[in-house]
Amino acid sequence: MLFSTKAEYGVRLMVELGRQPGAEPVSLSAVAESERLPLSYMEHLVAKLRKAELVRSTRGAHGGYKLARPAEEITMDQVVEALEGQIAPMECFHEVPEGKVLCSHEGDGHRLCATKLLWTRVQSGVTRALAGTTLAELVEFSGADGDPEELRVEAVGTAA
Amino acid sequence: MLFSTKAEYGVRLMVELGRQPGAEPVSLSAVAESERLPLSYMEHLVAKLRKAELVRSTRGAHGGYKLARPAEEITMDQVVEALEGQIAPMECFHEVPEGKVLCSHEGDGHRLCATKLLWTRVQSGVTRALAGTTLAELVEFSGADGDPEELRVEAVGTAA
DNA sequence: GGGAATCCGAGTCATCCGGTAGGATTTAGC
DNA sequence: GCTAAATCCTACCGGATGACTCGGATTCCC
Repeated sequence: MLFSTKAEYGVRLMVELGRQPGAEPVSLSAVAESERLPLSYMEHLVAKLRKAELVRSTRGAHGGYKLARPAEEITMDQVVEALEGQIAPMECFHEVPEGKVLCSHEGDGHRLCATKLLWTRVQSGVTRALAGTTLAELVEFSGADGDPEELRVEAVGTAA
Repeated sequence: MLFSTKAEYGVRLMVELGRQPGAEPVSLSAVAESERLPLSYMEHLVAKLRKAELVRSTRGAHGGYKLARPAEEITMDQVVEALEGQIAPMECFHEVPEGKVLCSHEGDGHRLCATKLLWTRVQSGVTRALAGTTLAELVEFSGADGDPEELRVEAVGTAA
């Protein structure tokens, strides 16, 4: 598995929030119930989302959570990264500010890291998919109660 | 981390084998030494590669391993899958023969699985990167002892 | 002030990862 | 046929992480 249920649950949570129209916050228990997910576990997840400033919370009675920004402006790389942590295909793979990439194996002399080319491509494939998908898309997608009509899922990073 | 060191070590092993010209098998200890990886651990990994019929082994003295097919015909999705197991972005995500995809959450009625669109895109990004890279490429890439000239790493799934 | 909610930290149980250990089996070369 | 070099196989082990649960502290509306 590339990702754990943290990403799964967290994304669902976000979608559920995005689904709500109003300005009033939604309580976690409401979300948990409607998605049939364990409430106490969700607390940890939503905490990460809050620290990443993707959701805003109001405490006390009638409190809850809501999106910190409109769903169109939230891309899924932010969400997944908040939940799963820095997303890299491999341990030895560190991204530095400048779009470049470091590899721990490099520097044991001469030869290039044999796997770097591969992981870089994978990395780019994943981030392109995540960054190219907005929360709004997912909300709309899941909201379509009508028949699926075999969704055209490709639209990201593909020219053909 | 998307992948564990199993993929890392295993790919390195494959590259090392691809690097060898001759028809004689290479002993695991030789590979382990040259890549500075623990031999006894590599045994487990190479076993998976053998079961996947990516390498062939000859036992006894002067035995070892060699590629089962020419490096140009080995794509990295086969290698990574042999090492890490079925590669899916999420637990609930099962691919069935017909290119379609199943989701365990589907069928709890009406609504579409909110995350399906996202994971499908991720999946496609990863497999395209893996399947679009051959072992031969990695061998050549790592063999270039010359200066890196800031490798053009993008070439898969990108039109630009 | 009571209750509904967010917060926070600790603890638990299982699984997997990375690696070790020990030995059985096969084979080339003497 | 003995020995050394190699593959094979199974079991084990310590640590990390995942997927939770629990208890309680805090905040705020009514």
